[in-house]
Amino acid sequence: MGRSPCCEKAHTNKGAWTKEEDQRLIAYIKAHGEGCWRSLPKAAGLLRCGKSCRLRWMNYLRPDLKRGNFTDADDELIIKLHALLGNKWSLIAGQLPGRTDNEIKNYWNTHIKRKLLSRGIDPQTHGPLSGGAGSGLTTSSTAAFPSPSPAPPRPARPAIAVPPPNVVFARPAPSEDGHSSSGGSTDAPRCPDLNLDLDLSVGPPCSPAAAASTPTSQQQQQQQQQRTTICLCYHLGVRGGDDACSCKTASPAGFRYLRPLEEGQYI
DNA sequence: AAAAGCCCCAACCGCCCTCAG
DNA sequence: ACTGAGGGCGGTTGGGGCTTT
Repeated sequence: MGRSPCCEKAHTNKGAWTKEEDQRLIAYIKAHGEGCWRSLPKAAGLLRCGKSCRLRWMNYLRPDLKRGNFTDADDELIIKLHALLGNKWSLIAGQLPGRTDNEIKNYWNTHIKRKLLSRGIDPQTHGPLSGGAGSGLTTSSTAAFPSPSPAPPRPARPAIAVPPPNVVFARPAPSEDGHSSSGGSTDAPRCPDLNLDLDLSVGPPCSPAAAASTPTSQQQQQQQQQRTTICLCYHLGVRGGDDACSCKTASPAGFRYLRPLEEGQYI
């Protein structure tokens, strides 16, 4: 039952990386790029699991990483993004250039949670502290964000570009089936005053009524191809759009359209 | 100065998704 | 349509460093 291990654990090193291992990994990736992680350790002469190599590279060795303290502005952005996205650390990291999901996750758990609690804000719900159980730091992080259970499907590598800090995520109107692109709960918005100032409302509306008034599916397909656009939920990283994307369920062809991002373009 | 406790974060683990065959 | 490899993600852990007693 279950999958086979990703590598021969008996022949791999574990634990902290040595300088020599780092140098080997850096040298190999510089020479060959990020290719097949599974075969990389062998090719690079490393006794490491491929996943371990990837993690080391992504979280520590990548040249574009920004080391050092988070600024207050970073803090606020993380808080806002967490209010919107929940524990989607990779998506949050996508909004913070040079930061990794692991780094943000750690920072959240060690600093921001405490900061919010000191403000009387529940880090899970981003609402006022109820004082009840589950609002403390000891709460399991698995329950750190209210979401429909099971957790919403994960996105297909949305590759969100980095926006300026004052972006706003357009929150889709609560759909009748209760789904939202943020994968959040059906409760009132956790952060009603959240205003990241991002306009994503390009293209036809998402509502069923609007979808019903849209052109025929053939015309729409043509328009879709012309626009070469994608769903907001895709950008926000909601996988399994059938379930999570209300605009898709409203009309199979009725995606909320967005232009794909150019390299370095912000949403 | 030493011991105990706490904190931080790099790294691991297991699950899920995508996609090629 | 099915299957499994590969990649990626979120949650958790453990060890080292720091602080407190």
